[in-house]
Amino acid sequence: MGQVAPEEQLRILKSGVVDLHVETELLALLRKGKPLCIKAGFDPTRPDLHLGHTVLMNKMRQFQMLGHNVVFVVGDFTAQIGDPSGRNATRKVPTREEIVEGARTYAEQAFKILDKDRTRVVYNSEWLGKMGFDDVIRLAGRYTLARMMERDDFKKRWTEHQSISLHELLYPLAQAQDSVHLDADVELGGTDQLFNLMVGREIMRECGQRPQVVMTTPILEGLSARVENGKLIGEKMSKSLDNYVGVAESAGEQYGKLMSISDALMWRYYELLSTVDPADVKSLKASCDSGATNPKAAKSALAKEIVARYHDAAAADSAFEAWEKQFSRREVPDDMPEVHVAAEGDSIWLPKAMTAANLATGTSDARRKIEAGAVDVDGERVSDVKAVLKKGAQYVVKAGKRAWAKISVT
RNA sequence: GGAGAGUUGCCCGAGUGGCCAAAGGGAGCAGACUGUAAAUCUGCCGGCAAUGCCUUCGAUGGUUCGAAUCCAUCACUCUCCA
Repeated sequence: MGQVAPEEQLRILKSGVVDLHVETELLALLRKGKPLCIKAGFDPTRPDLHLGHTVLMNKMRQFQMLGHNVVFVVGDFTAQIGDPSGRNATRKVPTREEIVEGARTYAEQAFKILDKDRTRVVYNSEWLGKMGFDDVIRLAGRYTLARMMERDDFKKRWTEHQSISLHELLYPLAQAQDSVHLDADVELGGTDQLFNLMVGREIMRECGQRPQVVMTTPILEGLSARVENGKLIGEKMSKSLDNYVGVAESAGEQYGKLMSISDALMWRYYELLSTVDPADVKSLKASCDSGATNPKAAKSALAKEIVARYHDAAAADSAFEAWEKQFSRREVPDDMPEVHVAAEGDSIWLPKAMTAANLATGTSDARRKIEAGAVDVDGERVSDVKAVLKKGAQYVVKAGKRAWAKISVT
């Protein structure tokens, strides 16, 4: 610790940050020359970590590389409340099992990025679970309804006559209590957490502590985000919207998903996920805009970089090769699921075989795909919905651009 | 405690007795195009060995030849007044 000057640390830590309250306080803390306590909470109901989470993780990692310590707060207690952030409706409460399982897989995946030696994992039920009703009332007394209603999502729900449960008002206070308990120097979160983080400052001050510094990182748009009129339009990356790339996914999945993003989104991902110097990204973009570089090459480079980070360089290369073969050259992929289906009599109806091989959700879906001209059997387009596969033979069936299966009829 | 509004397919949302497997939009799937994309155009978008059959419009019963539509009860949501 101490090799990097406070001013230089500040410059590094500020990069890519949306909100920073208050910069002078952060600089003062860095000048003390001691490892800071960096707090970040997470919701243990998400079973899988995806690239959207890594934007924040990367910032945590940056702090660690500068010699600071991260406290990773598992919100096992607060999950019972459900963070109202970004919601327009009251959340469902996850079960105890979901929380425990979520916490386990989350921590496991988080260490693909974080430095284990500089991370302390804590569960907020440790202290929140011990508070009595009198403690809760005292805590609630430190904040007002008017201030709570400053929050956008509450305000919106209020004006739209949607329900706001009283316990949701307690969420920011519970999160603030975490900061008080840990005496955090800095708390990190996504921009949607700004309100909660700022409440933490208020409550810490009320409790006679030095208010934490608050920093927020951008929310990553999901894979299907598009650009309209120069603005990026799209929902945030999330598992429930199925527009995510999971850090635990296979190299091939990650590469393929990243290659399917729009060009505009690619630059956003370069900005938030890549370690490529911003200046180099800028010239790469200029090169693409002028036509000197094919945007596909730039996208591939980004996808490879990310795959290599969560797997390794060799995996990234083979993902690239497999992808080029299947999609760019439209050749039959090297590996595809092999499925055995039982014949009914001396053959099986193609839609049934497709359903069994996961190429269709049901025979209705399979029929539709056949009628749409999306189905090939051994390279021959099938247009008859009554087509059958013969017993004892093996077929390579393709349904759409990306779904293949080797089907053996037995 | 009182008065009122509402609950429709993955989501939003039209539909107030037959023409409704239910308009429109979004999402999704597929085809063309392409750099794999995006944009655009086209088709599909409850299930089923299927020009038909079955199940769907909060739940359950009822009226009717016929109900998402009418009636009753129940559940949930919201508003206003106390």
